[in-house]
Amino acid sequence: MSAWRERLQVDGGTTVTDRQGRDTGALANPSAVGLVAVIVAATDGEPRALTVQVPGQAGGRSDGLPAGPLVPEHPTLERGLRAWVERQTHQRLGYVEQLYTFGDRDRQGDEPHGLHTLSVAYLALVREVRPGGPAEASWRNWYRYLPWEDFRDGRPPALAEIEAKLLAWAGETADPKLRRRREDRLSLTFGLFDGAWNEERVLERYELLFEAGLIPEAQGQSGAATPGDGAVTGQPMAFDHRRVLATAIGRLRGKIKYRPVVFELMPPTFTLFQLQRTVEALSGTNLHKQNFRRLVAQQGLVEETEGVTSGAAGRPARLVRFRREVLLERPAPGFRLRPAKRPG
Amino acid sequence: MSAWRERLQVDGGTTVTDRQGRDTGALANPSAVGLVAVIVAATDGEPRALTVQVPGQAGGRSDGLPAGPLVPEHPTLERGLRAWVERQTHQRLGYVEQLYTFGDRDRQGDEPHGLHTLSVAYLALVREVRPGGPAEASWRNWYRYLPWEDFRDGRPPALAEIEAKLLAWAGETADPKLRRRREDRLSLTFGLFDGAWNEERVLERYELLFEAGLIPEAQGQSGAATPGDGAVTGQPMAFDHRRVLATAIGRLRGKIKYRPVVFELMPPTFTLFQLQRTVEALSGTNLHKQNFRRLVAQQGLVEETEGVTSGAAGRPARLVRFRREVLLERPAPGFRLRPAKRPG
DNA sequence: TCACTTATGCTCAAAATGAGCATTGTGCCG
DNA sequence: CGGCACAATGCTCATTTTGAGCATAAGTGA
Repeated sequence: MSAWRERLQVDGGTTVTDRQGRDTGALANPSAVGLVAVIVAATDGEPRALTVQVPGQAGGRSDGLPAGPLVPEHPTLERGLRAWVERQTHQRLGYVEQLYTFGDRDRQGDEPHGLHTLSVAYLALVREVRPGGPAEASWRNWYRYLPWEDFRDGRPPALAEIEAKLLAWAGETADPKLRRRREDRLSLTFGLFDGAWNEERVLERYELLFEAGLIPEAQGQSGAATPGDGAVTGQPMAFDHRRVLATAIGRLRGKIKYRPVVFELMPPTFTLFQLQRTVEALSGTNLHKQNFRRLVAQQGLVEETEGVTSGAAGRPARLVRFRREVLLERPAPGFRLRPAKRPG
Repeated sequence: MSAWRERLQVDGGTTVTDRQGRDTGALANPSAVGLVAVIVAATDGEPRALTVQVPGQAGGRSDGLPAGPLVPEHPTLERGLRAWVERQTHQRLGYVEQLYTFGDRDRQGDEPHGLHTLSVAYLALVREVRPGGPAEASWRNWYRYLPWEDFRDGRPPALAEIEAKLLAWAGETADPKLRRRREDRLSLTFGLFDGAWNEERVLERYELLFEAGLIPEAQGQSGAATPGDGAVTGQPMAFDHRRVLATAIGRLRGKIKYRPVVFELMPPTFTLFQLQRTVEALSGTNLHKQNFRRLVAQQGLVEETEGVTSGAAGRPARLVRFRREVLLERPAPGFRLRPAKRPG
């Protein structure tokens, strides 16, 4: 886009020398761009993300998200992403949406040259868990990395310790203004001080833990305290991939409320309860069963099929399928999920 | 992030030669990254975007959004954006959020080398319209560029012609499948064939017009028909900035429904009706006045001040201010706007 | 003071929610 | 084969939340 260069001169910014070698593709201000994918599936009522093994710092390996650099051969960002994912995991992607572009130089501990490294993150939803693919690719329950986000079996046990440490972090500052600010954030994100837990604020919670030094990946950052063990603050991931995962979860939790995206995760036919389990898995909360099915019914999200389940205990459930037509109808529906007092 | 390079080799991807000149900052797969800002204000009940003059193709100038390349001196993407905006428009930014990263090579008519040019777009909301700054920077009513999006005075007149052309476009294909698909999209986005108009689908509408060849910026694309004149399909912008603007409007229209972001556009004190006008300006629809104020009141979004308006016709209105505390309260509120049958 | 205009208060019916209780089919177990 | 346990489904009911209007209050300008 040569107009950029014109602009540069017009605006008096960095001047672009014209002697740059065009054949080598040298640019005035190059950046390295990476593509990262959070690939989500939900099987057996558990939310899963596809992970790969990434060489760690000390020669070990750690979990990471499928990722790779954007190269000129990629016609678009999204196509590039699909290519990397298929190569690394043999998983084909269906629904894909862009998530966020991370480019924080301070944070990622990048190149020393002052060059930027961006990561364009995507969220993908897939139906089936393909067991094949490279051995290093595997599906993991996403709460393994963010255990404090799962309220389906009541308040996560890890939260007690986390809260204690967060309170200590808020209290360790002398500046009353900063302290007040920290407390407000604790209230907003973790529901402390009589605040409410908002299941969409996944990223904010992660960021807060990061700042408070409770995330091992924060090591090497300024002012990071000693992180707790993984059982409490979750298993680490390579790079800042946990942050990317947190972003994805937060986005997905928000989106299922107003767009019928859950169906991207469901098999062709399913029961209403399986659907509910999936929504619950994503949101990390339990829903009122009867009301959930009333909602789904009145929104016309599904239609019945002939089939019913069998074999399991209890009355067989009717199999339904997603009504694609809803996409063309009224304001695109979703679920306004509201946690139930009692599970089930 | 040298780990990327390791990954590359591990995965058998592009090999990185090690002889690259580190001092020049050469990268294996460099990309040019641009930063673009949609800066929004709402004064006198009109939604405005800050534009700058950009050198056009034929030596002329056209409206564009403040933008500039990401350079190594920028500590973060957002800081880089703020720097460019301040230089180009003398406008300081308050609320800023990332919008989308555009990287479609096919579309932007980029570099011939096959290098990628990404644009990371941001949405910024500002309170006051600063008249100062370079002469080329000016506030423009955003419906100037997307006239079909404004339903405040009833159905936009431009829509009739647009719909006719879109129908023609859908009908011009022989393939019945493709035709059906086009019609579905028309229904979904423009509410044709008995569909509903969803004010959030700004981008989808723009994309559709683009594909249908009704957008002058599409010139040079394959299969583009002759675009209509600007009075109907709006004034063009440089590059793909109209697409960026459409993205911003769609995002903002969605966001005001569940986050109190409108207040970023309001002065310190304002009347409820001014607030309503602002929401209406953004959403392009009219709201029921009494219900709007009931909503605002019961959500506790504002608190009264001593002041009242004067001078204007009619009963003076009480001045209110945003209650910042709501940010810490219940699920973060916003406006669920629902168009009123009759304006006012 | 009257006419006009905009701000505010209030009412009412319809729809959407949040919680439970009641019933209906199935697989299983004596 | 009768009865039980366990889910799936149906339905009720009290609240809230919407959507639409009618009515009244309080300034401005003539």
